[in-house]
Amino acid sequence: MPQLNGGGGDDLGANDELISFKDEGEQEEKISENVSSERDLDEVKSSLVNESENNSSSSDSEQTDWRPRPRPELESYEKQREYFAEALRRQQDGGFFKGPPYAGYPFLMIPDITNPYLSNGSLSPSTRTYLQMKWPLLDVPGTAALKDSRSPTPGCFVSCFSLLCWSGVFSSYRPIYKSGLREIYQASPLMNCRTCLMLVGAEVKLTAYIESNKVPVVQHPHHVHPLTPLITYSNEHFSPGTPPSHLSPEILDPKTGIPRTPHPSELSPYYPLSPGAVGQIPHPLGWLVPQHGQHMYSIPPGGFRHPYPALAMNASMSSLVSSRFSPHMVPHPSHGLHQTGIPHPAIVSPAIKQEPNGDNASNSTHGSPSVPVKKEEERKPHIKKPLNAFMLYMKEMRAKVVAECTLKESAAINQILGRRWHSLSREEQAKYYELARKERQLHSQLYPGWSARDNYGKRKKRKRDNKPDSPQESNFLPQPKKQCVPYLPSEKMCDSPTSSHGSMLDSPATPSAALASPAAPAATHSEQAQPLSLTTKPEGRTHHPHFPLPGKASGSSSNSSSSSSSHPSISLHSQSAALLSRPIPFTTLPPSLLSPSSPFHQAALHSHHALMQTQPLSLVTKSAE
DNA sequence: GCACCTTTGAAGAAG
DNA sequence: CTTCTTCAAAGGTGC
Repeated sequence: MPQLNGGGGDDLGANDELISFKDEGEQEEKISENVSSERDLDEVKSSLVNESENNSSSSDSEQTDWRPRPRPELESYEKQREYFAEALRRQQDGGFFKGPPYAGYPFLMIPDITNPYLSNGSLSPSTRTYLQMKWPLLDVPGTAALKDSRSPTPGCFVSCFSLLCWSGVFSSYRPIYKSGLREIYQASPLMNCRTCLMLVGAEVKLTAYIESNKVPVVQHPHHVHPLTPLITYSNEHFSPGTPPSHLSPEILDPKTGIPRTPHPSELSPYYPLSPGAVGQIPHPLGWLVPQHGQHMYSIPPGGFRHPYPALAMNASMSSLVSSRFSPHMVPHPSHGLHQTGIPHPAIVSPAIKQEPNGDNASNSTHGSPSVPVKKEEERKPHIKKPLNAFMLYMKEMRAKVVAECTLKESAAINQILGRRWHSLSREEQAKYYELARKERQLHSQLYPGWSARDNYGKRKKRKRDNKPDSPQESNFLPQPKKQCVPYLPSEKMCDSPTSSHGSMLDSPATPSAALASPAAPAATHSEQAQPLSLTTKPEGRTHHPHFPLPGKASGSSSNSSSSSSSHPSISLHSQSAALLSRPIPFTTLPPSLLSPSSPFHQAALHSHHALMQTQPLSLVTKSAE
C-alpha cells in the first residue's frame, strides 16, 4: 500500500532540499576553512564596502536617518529598499531579477529564525509561501530553485556579505551580519543568498532601528505598522485563531497562485467542523498537532500522514496529505478544543451543530448563563464515531457516483456505493480498512475515554421501531431489514450514465465476476492489509475477509455482523445470512474460500445461485408488509 | 424541521 | 460466544 506507507512524497522536507542542505553546509565549511577564500572575502568585503560607502554618501547620513524624524522611517525604508534592490540587481547578474525594483517590506522579521524551518533544516512550507508572498524577491528555496544557480554556492556567503554591504548596511553591523549570515547558513543552508540577506539584514536593521529609536512600533500612515504583516506572525502576536491565509498550508488559489484560506471542507473533509469552529483550526492538520511540540500521532520519519484526510489518499486527499506541518500552526487554547487541547474535527459541539449560523452559540459560554443545561451540553461535545472503511469509501466516492448518475437520493447512492464497495479489489478495500483502522487508533488516542456508547441516544430516535409483527410472520423466509427493491431500480437508473463507459457501477460483482476479479488471487493480501485484525482470526473461519475484527472484538464468527444485524430474524448461519442478504457476497469471501476447490466456495456458489433465483422473493418491501 | 432511507463496519450491550 | 442495536455520512424525500 504505497499510498499509506509511502511517504516518500510526503516528507516534511524534500529530499532535494536536504541534499542542498548538506552541500551548502559543506561548502560553507570549506569557505570558513579556506584561508584564501577568507582573504578573498575580505577583499570583496572591503571593496564592496568602500564602494558602498562611496557610492552612497548618504550612508553615514542615513545612519542618522535611523533617528526619529517626522517621517524618517519611510524614507529610510525606501532608501534601504533601493539599496537592496540595486544590490540584488547587480547580484542577479541579469536574467533572474527581472521584476521592477523591489518594493517589498523593508524589514523581514521572523519571530524565531529557526522557527520557519523544520527539524531537518528545510524551510517550512508555510514559511515558504509566506516569504514568497510577502517578500517576492526572496528566493525562498523551492524544489526547483535549489537546483539552479541561485542556490548557495561556495561563493554565496561572500556574495551575501557583499550584498549586505551593498544594501547600505552600516559597517558597524557588518560583524553581526557576517555572524548572522553564518548562523543562518548553518541553521538553514537551504536559504540562498537573498534569503539570508533579507533575514539577517532585516533582523539587524530592525534591531538597530528599534534600539536607536526606542520606538518599537512605528505608526504607518494608515495606522498600520509597516511590519504589521510580519509581526502578525511573531510568536507574540500570532493569533492561531485567525491564521492568515498565506500562513495556512499551501493551499494556493489555482488561478492566482496566491495562498488562500482553505475552505472548511478542505480543512477536514471527514470530520467537518461547524462553521463556528472553523476559525479555530489553524491548519487542516492542526488538530493533529500536539501541544508541546510532540506529535500526538506517530508521524513517520519520512513525512506526515493525516489519518483522517488520508482517506482520500488515492484521489482527493493528496492535496491534504501534501499539506505539511508548519511550526506556526501550533495548537492554541480555545474554548472549542477537546480536553486534550487538540481541536478535532470529530468534535461537534451540540450547540454549534444545532445553530450553525449562530456564532453566539459558540460564544454562549461566556454569554448569558441563562441556560445551564445547554452549557452542560456544550461542555460535552459530541464526539462522533470514527468512520469505518466503508464510510471512508463512501465519502470519497459519493461525489463520483453522484456525478455519474442522475440519482440524487442518498439512499440510492448508498446502494450503489455499497455495490461498488464489494466490487472493489482487495487492495482497494484494504486501503480503506487500513485507513479506518488508523482512524480508530487516532480517535482512541484523541479520546481515550470515549465510547461509542456515549453517542447512543444522541440521535433523536432510531427509526428501527422493530415492527410489532413477530418474526414468525415471515416464517422461514429471511426478512431483511434493508429492502433490496430499490437496489435494482437504482442500478438501472444509474446504468445509463455509467454503462456507456463500462463503469463498475453496472458490472455487478457476480460470483463469476468476483472470482474473476484480479483482486481475488491475492490470497494473503487481506492478512497483510489487516494485520491487527486478522491476527486473531482463525484462518478457516468463515469471516468476511476484509472485515477486520477489532482487537477486542470477538467477532470471529460474526464476521458478517452487519448482515446479521440487518436480519434480526434470520437464524441462519451467519455466513448464509450474509449470502442471502448481500447482493454481492463473493468479493467478501476469503481467497481460500473463493477457491473453486474450496468446499465453501461450492456451497457459497450454490447459495448465491439460489439467492439469485430467490432474490425477487426475498425482497421484502415495506409495502409488502 | 426532523426522521427516514440506504449502505457497511465498528462497538457495545444483551442473551 | 453469538446476536442484536446503534451510530457513523449524506442528501433527497415525506410528513
